[in-house]
Amino acid sequence: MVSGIPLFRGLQHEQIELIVTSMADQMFDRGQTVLSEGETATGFFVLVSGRVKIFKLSPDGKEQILHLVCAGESFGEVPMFAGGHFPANAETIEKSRVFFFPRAAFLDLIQKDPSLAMNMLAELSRRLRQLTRLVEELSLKEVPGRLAAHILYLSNAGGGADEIELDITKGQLASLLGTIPETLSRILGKMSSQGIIAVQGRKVRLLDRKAIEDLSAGEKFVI
Amino acid sequence: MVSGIPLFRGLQHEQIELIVTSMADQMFDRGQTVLSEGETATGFFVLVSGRVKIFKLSPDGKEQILHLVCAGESFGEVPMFAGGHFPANAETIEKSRVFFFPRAAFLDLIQKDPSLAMNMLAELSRRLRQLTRLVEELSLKEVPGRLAAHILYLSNAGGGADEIELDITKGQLASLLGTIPETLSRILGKMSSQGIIAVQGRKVRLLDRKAIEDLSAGEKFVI
DNA sequence: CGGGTACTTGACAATGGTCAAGTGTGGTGG
DNA sequence: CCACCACACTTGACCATTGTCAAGTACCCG
Repeated sequence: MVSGIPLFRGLQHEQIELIVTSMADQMFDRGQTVLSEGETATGFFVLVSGRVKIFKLSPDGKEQILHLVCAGESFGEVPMFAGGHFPANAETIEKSRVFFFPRAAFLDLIQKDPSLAMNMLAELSRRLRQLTRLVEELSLKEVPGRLAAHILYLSNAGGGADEIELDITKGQLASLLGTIPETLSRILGKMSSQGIIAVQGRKVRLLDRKAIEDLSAGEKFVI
Repeated sequence: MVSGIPLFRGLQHEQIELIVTSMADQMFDRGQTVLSEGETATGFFVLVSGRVKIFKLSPDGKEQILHLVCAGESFGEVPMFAGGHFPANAETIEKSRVFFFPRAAFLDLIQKDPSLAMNMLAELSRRLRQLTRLVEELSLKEVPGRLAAHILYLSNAGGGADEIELDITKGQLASLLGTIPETLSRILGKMSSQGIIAVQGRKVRLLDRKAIEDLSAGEKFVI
């Protein structure tokens, strides 16, 4: 199971053995907190099954999702290498199984095995790239553009299919796009009434891919 | 000179020698492009002296600064470990000297020297933490809050001094805060007229630190 | 001294957030 | 099996924040 985790690809069997002895196996119900911003980190996590959201909270309770963790991905590694405390919160949005790896044993291992270090560098780099895109969207695009980009992303992830399924609630999608459910609802409504998409529950059908691409590229959205 | 770069701290002399033979030394005037988004990366950079901005551009030319690189810092490492192309642009904002390290030689070295890998992991982690904060500010704070946070950051960086010096133009500060010069100018004006700060050119005097902290924490800004 | 850039200020428009009041809808317990 | 409750979502009216456009001022550098 551990050897199937992408982060540990290429490791020797004996080192997998070693890592297994130190780790902990945890179960979470939906909506439970895995880690909180500011906490001192004693290790990092790998999501085995389920779904976890990484997010920031404003003082008055607004939430910005930074990342949705999928099975096989790690999270909470940043304080292992810098700072010591978690920069954001993590909470399950489904019943989830999580492996916890204590800091010391892992740091020990990473210094011995270059492939583990390279895997971790690749993972952090992907994360940087993705956060860079999030900043770009928040700062340089309006909500319709962000939504269009997300729809295209889901479509591409599904092999370019014209019908996609939002895998989260619309409230969470709003939080991921840096807006609120009301605004998202309105924009989905407008896009529907213009014949760009058709929405039914969590299913979205792409009716005019060109128009969606234009929106994603910053084209103005006229009512 | 190379051994003074934080990223290379802890390396053996012979490995420093090795790295020096492969690197290139480049000079840039103010306002020159060091790398462009989407370009295929053949290596990464370390800023020796001067100043570099890392930024994203919207299709219609609006700019969002992601990071201001200081002397000694590296940039452009992400595609070394994931993706292959640069996720953003880099341009000098002062006359600058830059060392370029080709990909192959560096990857070779990093796999042999755990301390180099750890330094790089620490650097990427710091970057992630900082980008996370940028997302938080863009999404969860209004412009006065972001400005207040930046002023406090500069003050803390200067040992808690009550008089700080903006080390960039106000136009660039606007781009760093995810807004435009007009808006920044107005907000600086309001904060001045309320006696929270005093602005003179690039000098800002903190007159009411408590009020600035409140703003930074999300307190509403009443005119 | 001149020219370009940085910055400021004003009037205006629009994006998107707030508040409030619905309308489903799925799951649980009676 | 149905009723009800909680929660997700939608819709409307309103308004705050901030961006746009335009014009004018200050300032630095040659």
